[in-house]
Amino acid sequence: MQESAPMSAIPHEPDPASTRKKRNPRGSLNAEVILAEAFRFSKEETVEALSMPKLAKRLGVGVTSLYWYFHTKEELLQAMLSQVADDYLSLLPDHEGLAWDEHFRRYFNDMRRIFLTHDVICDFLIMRTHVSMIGSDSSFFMDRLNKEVGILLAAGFEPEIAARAYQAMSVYTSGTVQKVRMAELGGSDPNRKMFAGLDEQTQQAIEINYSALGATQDYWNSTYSTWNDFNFGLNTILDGLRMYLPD
Amino acid sequence: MQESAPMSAIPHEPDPASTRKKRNPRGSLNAEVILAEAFRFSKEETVEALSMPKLAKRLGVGVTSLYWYFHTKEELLQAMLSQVADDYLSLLPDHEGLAWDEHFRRYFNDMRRIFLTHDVICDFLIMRTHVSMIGSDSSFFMDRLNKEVGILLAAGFEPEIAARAYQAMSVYTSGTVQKVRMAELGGSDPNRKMFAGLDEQTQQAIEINYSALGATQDYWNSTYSTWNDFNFGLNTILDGLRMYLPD
DNA sequence: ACCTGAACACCGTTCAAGT
DNA sequence: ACCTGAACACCGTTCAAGT
Repeated sequence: MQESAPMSAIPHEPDPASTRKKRNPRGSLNAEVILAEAFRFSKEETVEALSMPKLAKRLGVGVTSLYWYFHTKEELLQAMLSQVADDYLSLLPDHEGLAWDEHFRRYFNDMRRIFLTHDVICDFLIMRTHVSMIGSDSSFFMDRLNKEVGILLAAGFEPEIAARAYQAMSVYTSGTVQKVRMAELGGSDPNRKMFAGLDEQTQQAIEINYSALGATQDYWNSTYSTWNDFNFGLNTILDGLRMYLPD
Repeated sequence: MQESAPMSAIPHEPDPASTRKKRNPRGSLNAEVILAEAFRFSKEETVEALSMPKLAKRLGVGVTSLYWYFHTKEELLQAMLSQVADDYLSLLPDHEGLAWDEHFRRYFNDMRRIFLTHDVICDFLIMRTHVSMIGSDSSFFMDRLNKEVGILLAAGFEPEIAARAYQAMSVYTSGTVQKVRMAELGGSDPNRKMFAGLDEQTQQAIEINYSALGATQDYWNSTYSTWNDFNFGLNTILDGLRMYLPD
């Protein structure tokens, strides 16, 4: 029971009391350490699986110690969110000197790729409850948004069209990401063809009863959003937007 | 303690034993009753807030009784899902004799309206983990999808374009719904203007530092998806799609 | 065949301490 | 000022019964 005598433990028969009870020193814990471990956990497992007890165990501290630095779990998640927002923006490449349409084709492909390759970023920025990035302390987001909208204005779009155009492409992009991520989280393959792997009888039934689906069956994917699907839709929006440009 | 003598309770001093302990008769519970109560709860509160103990309490049964009919909570949610899918399809109006573009303008507006006015439907079909409606026992979904794609084919689109067009509009629509629903669930107003209600100083700072955002500030909404935003994007997609049509 | 409570391993959070 | 365990009210689920 004496925590002051670590040597007293008999080597071949470890004293559970001496290994369990060590009280952590004063400055051993802080918000950064907790955040870092929370991210490590989220990457290994999932944001959804993150819990205060699990986090405390990994840090080797009592659960309640976490509550000194974050009054609730929600507060911790908020702190993670603002770091994730910065991470996202720093990952987003900047393309200079491209035509506006080619620029946004790349921009939203970059956006989608970041979300699909960084689960934690995706889960915070796409899947978790409402995020208004505006008003985040770092003005990175405002800077970037301003720059992107500026490109649309410079291309000759009216202000209303420019704002709506950005929002439409953005919502479309995150919509496709959400479908893919949901499939992953639900344990199914996001690229699964809808009409593949059916037995011959169902296959024939589809072609007979559903002529339109039969004719288009090669192009249906369970998430509605492969990379090809995504770029078809994005190009269609870009095509539609061009019509707002004075010629 | 005698549950066979309800009259024995003294009126002005109810016997707790007689009110608590009554064991429910054999056929009192069944899957339909449980499902119905689960829906009633979800409408009153939220799908997220649904729990087995709460559900059991409302039904006046032991928690474990529920597990006779649904082996896990997930099984119950699956049962709810397939009913919700049918509800959704029966709510979706059918427009006859419209031009293809006007048809889909209405179709996706209907879809969006149903999701935004029926939280439970929205939460199962948009917000919950991956849903592959294909293969649902009722072939309502296949029927409807076949019909809609048929309209695109009849309009003259190539099969590949028809399938991708439907998917793009569908993903876009559910993307806008997701943004709105997330704002609601997060407790914020989905229609909040992004740059409204800021103090004059921040307001001026935006106009000075962010010229593009300043010029477009009336058109930014925190969810990127008011009805106007939605229809701008949908119309843009429809405009873009028209270009695939032979003239 | 159907319904039951006790019990288990989790969760977020509070509280009254210890140092 | 920081760290702690005990305790509480929840959760989904299992199990060994009762009828």
